[in-house]
Amino acid sequence: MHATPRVIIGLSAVVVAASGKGPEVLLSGSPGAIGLPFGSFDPIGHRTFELAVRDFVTSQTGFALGYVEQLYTFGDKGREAPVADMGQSSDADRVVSVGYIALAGSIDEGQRRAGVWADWYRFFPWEDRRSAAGARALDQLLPDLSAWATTTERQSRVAMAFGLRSQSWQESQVLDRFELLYEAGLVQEAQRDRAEGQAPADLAFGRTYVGEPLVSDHRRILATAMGRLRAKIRYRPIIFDMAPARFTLSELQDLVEVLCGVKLHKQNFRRTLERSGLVESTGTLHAETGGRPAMLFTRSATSRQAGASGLSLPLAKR
Amino acid sequence: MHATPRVIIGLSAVVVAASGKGPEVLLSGSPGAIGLPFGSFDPIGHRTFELAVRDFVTSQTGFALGYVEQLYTFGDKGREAPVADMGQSSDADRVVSVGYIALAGSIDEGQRRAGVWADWYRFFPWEDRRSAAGARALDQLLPDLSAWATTTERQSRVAMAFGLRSQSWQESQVLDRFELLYEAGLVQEAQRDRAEGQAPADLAFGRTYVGEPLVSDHRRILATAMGRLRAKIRYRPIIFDMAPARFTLSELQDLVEVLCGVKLHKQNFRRTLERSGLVESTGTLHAETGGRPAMLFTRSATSRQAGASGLSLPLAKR
DNA sequence: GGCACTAATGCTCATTTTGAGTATTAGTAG
DNA sequence: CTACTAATACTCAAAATGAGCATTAGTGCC
Repeated sequence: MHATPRVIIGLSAVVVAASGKGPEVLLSGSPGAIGLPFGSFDPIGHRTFELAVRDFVTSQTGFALGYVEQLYTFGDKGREAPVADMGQSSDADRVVSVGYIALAGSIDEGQRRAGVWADWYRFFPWEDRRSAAGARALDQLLPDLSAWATTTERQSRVAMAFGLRSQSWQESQVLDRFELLYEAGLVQEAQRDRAEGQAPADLAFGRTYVGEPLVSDHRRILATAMGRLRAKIRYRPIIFDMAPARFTLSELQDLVEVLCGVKLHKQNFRRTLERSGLVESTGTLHAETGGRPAMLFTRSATSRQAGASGLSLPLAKR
Repeated sequence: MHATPRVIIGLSAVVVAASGKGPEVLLSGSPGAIGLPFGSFDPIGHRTFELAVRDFVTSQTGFALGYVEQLYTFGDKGREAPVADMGQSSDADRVVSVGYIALAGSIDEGQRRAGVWADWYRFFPWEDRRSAAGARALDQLLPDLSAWATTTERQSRVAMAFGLRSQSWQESQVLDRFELLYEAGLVQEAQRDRAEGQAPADLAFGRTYVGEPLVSDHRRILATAMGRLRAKIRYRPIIFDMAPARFTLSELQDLVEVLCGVKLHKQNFRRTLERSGLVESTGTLHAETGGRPAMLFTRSATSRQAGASGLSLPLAKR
């Protein structure tokens, strides 16, 4: 212990790429201790956080970032289990981590193989409302959640977060759902943090956990990133930072569906999109799909403007 | 210099109260060095940032906070001039500040007098599109901005940020506008930071500045807070954390107008509000206004739900 | 009591946006 | 030439919006 308490600032990055089937995040660490790319901030060498993030992600994974945005600064004591092998000196009195989200656009095979990427639904299976696996995960959780919801307050929190009882599912409430599961002891991190000393109020009901855990509080950081990204799609043309330069409307829709975990109404999606003026046709067709060839679009100049809005998400019916 | 570099985490809070005429923020500091309430985070004593913020705001200003939300973590070197009398040890290698925004609801006279409150438009006169003063401020800035905008890129940035050339004014782009003014050397902080060593690219054109500066990078933090608050009003029922428990629709509208700096269409505002289900009538009338007495409303239970949306802002015509 | 005045409310109308489908294409693979 | 598969086009009714005009229900004053 030093005369004055020591703080270490950690930086963690949620690097998201959407490649075909799923939304993928860049991971680092060794088997059994997988987490987000993580580095510590050098108060003397680094001029800004953002530069530091770009720096260590590149050096740790060989990947150069595009769009980068600060997410949140996590500093609660007791939520982060120590990360032995990730460069945190153990003599720090406190580790504070600044989370960043970075969009990697569509990556090619080479880039994909350079790093360890994983479908983010591995960690949040219940967040994918399109797949059967997602439905199964939810079915598995709900009984435990209602067992936990012994008060009306808890019941209504569960209903709101998971879209029960006539509430609708809100794709961006990823963090709310995760926190609820944490409180209910239904994710492994709750167990672990309890063992570390700071006991969460409630005991675990579930024995087999749904969704894989990550090191430290990285799953929480990832949940924050997912929620932020999903929400932002609606009010900022951020989706184009994930799409290739030229795309068909179906590809764009797939991308949104994959990220948001919901199915959209195709005709309405393209209608609002075309009206929004965010995209413009390139005049070239793309005939790889086995059906009628699709027009290739690009993002328009308008979509780059500061005030440009995001996409509307017309949900598909049942 | 220590063996390992030292970091100090500063916390600053933008505490907003809306009391009648204007949106007021809580200030601290001495004349000539006015800034936001600011404290440093104790890595050992404080369990979470949020608790620390509540703590030092109360001890520094005697004010107890309600809704609190993390804003952003500011860590760029060179943007913060040293703050001599604000408790920053000068032997730190780096000061990182985590900004918070807190909503104080409607405060009474006693509370108002307990702290130093100031209308936030003192620091951002151009952000008030309702007042003549706001229009004047903008008129004063525009010539200097266009003088600065020597490239088409700059021109279009100015146009987008300030709603020129058929672009519409976006009330939440407070930070974009401030950053632009900073780059153009039209706010005092640019001058100051330049003097401190880190030169921004461009020289100042203006001699007399529009809007008062704040200590360190606090005006930038305030801009971030204003933008966040204004944007959030549209998608979260956050306005009710600033309104009294019972209010008339006109009072609510005033509040929104004051915060967003724009005029709204009255009838349409009340229509969308009533349809939204965010408010419910209390059945009591309020007859202090000199006209027909107004119905008093309260926020509804729905408005407290996690997924509840915010207000629509039907702008009033010219 | 009758009047003028002032906000607060009520309503109307023409447009735009949505939600939900049904109906046509234009390629590809036999 | 035919079947198949997406991509596009259209349609229609139900909301949500933008702009106003029209009515009230108090207050303060002759």
